[in-house]
Amino acid sequence: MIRAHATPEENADAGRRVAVRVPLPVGADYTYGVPEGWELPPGTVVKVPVGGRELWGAVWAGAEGDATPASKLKFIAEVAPTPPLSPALRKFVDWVAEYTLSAPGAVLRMVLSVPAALEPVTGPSGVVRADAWPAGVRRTPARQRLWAILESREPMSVAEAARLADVGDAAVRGLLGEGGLVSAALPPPEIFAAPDADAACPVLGPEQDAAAAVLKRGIGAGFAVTLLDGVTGSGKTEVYFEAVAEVLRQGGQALVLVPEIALTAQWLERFRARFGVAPAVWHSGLTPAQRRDTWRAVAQGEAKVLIGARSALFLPFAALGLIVVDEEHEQAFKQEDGVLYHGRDMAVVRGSIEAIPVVLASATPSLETLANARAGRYATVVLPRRHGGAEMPTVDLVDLRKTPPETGDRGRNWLAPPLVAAIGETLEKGEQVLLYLNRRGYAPLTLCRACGHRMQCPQCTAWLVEHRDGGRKRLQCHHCGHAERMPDVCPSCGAEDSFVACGPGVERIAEEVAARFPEARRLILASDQFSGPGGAAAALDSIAAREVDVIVGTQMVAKGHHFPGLTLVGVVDADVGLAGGDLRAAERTFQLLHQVAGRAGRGDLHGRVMMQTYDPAQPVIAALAKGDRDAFVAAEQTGRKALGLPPFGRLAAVIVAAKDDAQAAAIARDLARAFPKAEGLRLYGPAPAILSRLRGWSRHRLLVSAPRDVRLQPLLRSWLAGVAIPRAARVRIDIDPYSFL
DNA sequence: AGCACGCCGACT
DNA sequence: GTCGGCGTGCTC
Repeated sequence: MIRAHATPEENADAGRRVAVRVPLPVGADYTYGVPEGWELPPGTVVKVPVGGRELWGAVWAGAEGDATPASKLKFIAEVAPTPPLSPALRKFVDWVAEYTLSAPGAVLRMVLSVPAALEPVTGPSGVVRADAWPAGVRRTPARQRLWAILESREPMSVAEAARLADVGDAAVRGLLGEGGLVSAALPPPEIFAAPDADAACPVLGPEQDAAAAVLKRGIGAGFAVTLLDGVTGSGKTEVYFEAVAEVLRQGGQALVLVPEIALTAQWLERFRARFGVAPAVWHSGLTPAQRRDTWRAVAQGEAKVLIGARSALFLPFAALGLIVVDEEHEQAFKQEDGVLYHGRDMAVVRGSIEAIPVVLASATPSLETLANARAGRYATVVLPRRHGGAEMPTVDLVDLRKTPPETGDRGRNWLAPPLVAAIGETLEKGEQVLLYLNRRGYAPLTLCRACGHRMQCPQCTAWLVEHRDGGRKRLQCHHCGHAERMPDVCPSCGAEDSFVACGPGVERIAEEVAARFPEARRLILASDQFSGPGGAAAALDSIAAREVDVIVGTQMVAKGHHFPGLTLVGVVDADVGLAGGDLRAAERTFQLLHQVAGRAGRGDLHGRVMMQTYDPAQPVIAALAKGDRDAFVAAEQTGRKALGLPPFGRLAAVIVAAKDDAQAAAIARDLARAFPKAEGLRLYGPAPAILSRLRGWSRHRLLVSAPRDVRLQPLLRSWLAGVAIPRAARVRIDIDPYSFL
């Protein structure tokens, strides 16, 4: 560690200055003085005084000819013991800031997200024996044993020494305080052991082998994007593991991005089986110490393979050689707060800047990726279904207009007779059933039978969702977390016992299953049913162990898990999600239902899928029934092309938010009035956002569309610069928006 | 992002 | 009479 002891006055004459990017949402880099004799090449991570505190930033450039007055100039305080950020990483930060219209400092903040990792390294501390027993220190039996245990002079942790000597921690600390023991650094634990590229010989079929060879050839050969297109069970993971192995042989690091880290126990197990050790992981659930150690290990090049959520893309890899984006079509890669970026797209950008290959893997690639592949920008490797693997299940449609659910004694039901019959047959054979409905809770809407009042969130434009916890009824807002007890009387008209639950959620479906099949063991699989990832894992284990007969689940069940006993998947409402103005609604529904359908019959047993729908002719539903992904994609692409929508055009959303609805609306109108006229540029809106009130903020949105070859960012910058935005309002720009909320 | 400075309600 | 709410302004 270097400290600047010189005062600014003492340093002023030296005159050397550098531009430092500070981790703040400010528009420009700040200039700092360089203390006498310090070498600070670009990328050096430095601690600088900013507004009365000290922050870690990075030297971005020299600052010759900078005009900051000497009175304002402050000096760099400290240099972090970490390698300088590479030119590629700095270029990536600049690129992301420019593309997402974010402050450069806000992007750097994602790189330097673990300030503790930048502090001087202090290994875990233990104790060793002093050179000699200090004079005047009492020799107790406990101390004698400790002295003997530490004979070897190897540092040992306090807990371990106490255990081996059969004394208490206090005895160790006591002797330490009196000089009989001294503190010593312990060797760091080897948690980032290098994976062995040749630990286990993979068993690949000929197609998988050929695909792996293609990916392996790309390692070390510069930037290229490859779409690894293969259905569940085709061996995608094993194929890209071979590319990871090749990176390891060449001494590089590999990054695997996944949309959701919580449920990847099976992935980690496969990795360990292939490479002998567990990979480093990166996600929001790490403890501060794990984050710090992982950040350092990535920066030092010790962590060779890291699997992580999208934020892992901003880690300072020492020698990145490959990025894999698994389940590349997943919406979870889109960051929805702070810097708005798409993890898959930024992975491609980082790969390009780092000059390394990028692999996008999916069973249902996004239209964006398919368009890039078709245009020749991405290479494609298609994996056929593995020989001996289960066949894709047959998909039957249940027409709810022809065979509606019968009304039972409990009131309305949601499972139609053909599905009920199939559930019965499946249970009779001792096999498992999955009922899929992407709606948490008991009922999505509660209204008063007497006056028609609908229970709404006081903070948001959203209905409150009824949840039942045993006999207790609660109302919850799924957007802001507001929760209340179900009131006894209607808050509008005061009527008693007048509430009606409208529509089903997974809890209500589970209730219907309980009524129809009282013997069946049921499990609800939804994000709000578990306290942590451990709870979810236990639930998945109990399914695999056949301790459950009927699973009622939300999209949580779509993720890759093998349930060999599962032979019937019932989609309760295949139409849900197709409504609304979201341009990706059909695509997302297709991907989700395709994945859910793929859950059936993955063992030796043949699976079957039944989808309940009011509109069997709807293109998404029809394509699913025929198992024809290509037809669906072709139809969807034709539609998007005609409208100039992504991937054939560009979109940017502008969201104006203010506590005062009239103010937000007025600013949105001002923006619309100032919108520049340019070839191919179109503005939609302003309109109140779908959830126009969220957490007490009122939101209005505008949507800009442009041809694919137009760079939107400069246009958006000058447009917004021309409109005054009061402090009380916030304007956010979302490039390539996914959410239309 | 933080943190300070600056004007209007419920407490010791 | 104060403690404290968060609006707005600044950070080399």
